[in-house]
Amino acid sequence: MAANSVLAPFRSGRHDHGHCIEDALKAAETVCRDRGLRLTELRRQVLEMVWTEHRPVRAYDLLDRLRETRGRAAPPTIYRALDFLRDQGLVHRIESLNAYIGCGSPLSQHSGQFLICRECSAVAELDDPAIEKLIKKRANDAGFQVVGQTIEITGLCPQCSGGDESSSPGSENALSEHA
Amino acid sequence: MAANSVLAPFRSGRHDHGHCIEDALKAAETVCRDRGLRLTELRRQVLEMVWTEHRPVRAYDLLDRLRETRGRAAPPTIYRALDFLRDQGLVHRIESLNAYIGCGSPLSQHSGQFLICRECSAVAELDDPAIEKLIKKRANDAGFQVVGQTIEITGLCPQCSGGDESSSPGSENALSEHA
DNA sequence: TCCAACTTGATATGATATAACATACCAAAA
DNA sequence: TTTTGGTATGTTATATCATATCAAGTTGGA
Repeated sequence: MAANSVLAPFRSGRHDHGHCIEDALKAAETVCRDRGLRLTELRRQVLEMVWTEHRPVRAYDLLDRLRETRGRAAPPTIYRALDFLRDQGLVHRIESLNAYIGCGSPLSQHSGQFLICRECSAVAELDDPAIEKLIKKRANDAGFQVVGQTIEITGLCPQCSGGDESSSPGSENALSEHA
Repeated sequence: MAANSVLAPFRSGRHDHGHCIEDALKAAETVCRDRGLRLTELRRQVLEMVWTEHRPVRAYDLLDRLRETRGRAAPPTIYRALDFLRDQGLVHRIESLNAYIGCGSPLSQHSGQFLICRECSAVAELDDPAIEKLIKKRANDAGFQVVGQTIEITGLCPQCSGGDESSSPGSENALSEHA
């Protein structure tokens, strides 16, 4: 069960996963405290679940997991938590997958730019300012005032495109198989 | 019912709408003939409906309209037609809206870059090669091999951002109201 | 304490999309 | 002409994703 999906640009091996979950939760606490908002147990738990997966997770999968610890829970519960976390920039929604993923840099507001592997569902968050700027410029040239950018690139991650065979790619099609 | 949503970068006024539907159908015929594929009556009709709307249209709205002329029709009917048209690059899917729109330049293969107005649902298709290239470069730098790009920019079109009040913006929130 | 705002629970439903199987249609081969 | 194979469409059912609505509980301040 090698976690070969990462958030910062694809790294060859694994990383300290527990550490990055912790960081995300800490950042969330900071963000909420600074903004006078409540990181309730539910919200905290959902954020932790998102980060535990560490790849795009679907709302109903989160819901199933929530039920394991919390008994009955209905769709609005998970969507409300996700909406809160999204509003605060703590998670992103991947439109092309109808799925959610933890934000790699929650302290700065941004729309997110994602590289999504077709084979293994690994996702990297780019957040390249040059891309954002160029798009903004071209939009402005057309008289368009930019509010948000959805940038989702599909393709093959380093592991799955063949260069790196060290960590069993392909076999792990995660978005649908984390029963 | 002013059609202030256009496909080529936002134009201030209206355009010859009948003409652009015709063009789209002609292009579709060319494409299909060249590729040995059949532009069946259904596919043609769906493409025409998409272009008639000339803004993002949802599958079930198309389905309703299809039923007006064709009697009973089930979801797969519309989704199959849309899939065909998408495969041939004749329509694009706007992921962030779960909606479909005619492709402005169907003769060249491309992923599409969209400017989507939050107020009036007007959509412009950018297709700027520089943006595509930059994204590809940055992805490659991260070891990622690009297959497809989803680029959807939300914001305000020239009309709705205040500069141009000539053609009644805002009042026409189309995506959900073309009953 | 009491109120107002916020949060969560719970039920129902809306909206989007596909699986699975049957039938129609068309053209080339037997 | 019949058979056959491929493509397209019809049909039913269901999976998947998301929100409206209202009730109940919680929190923190006046």
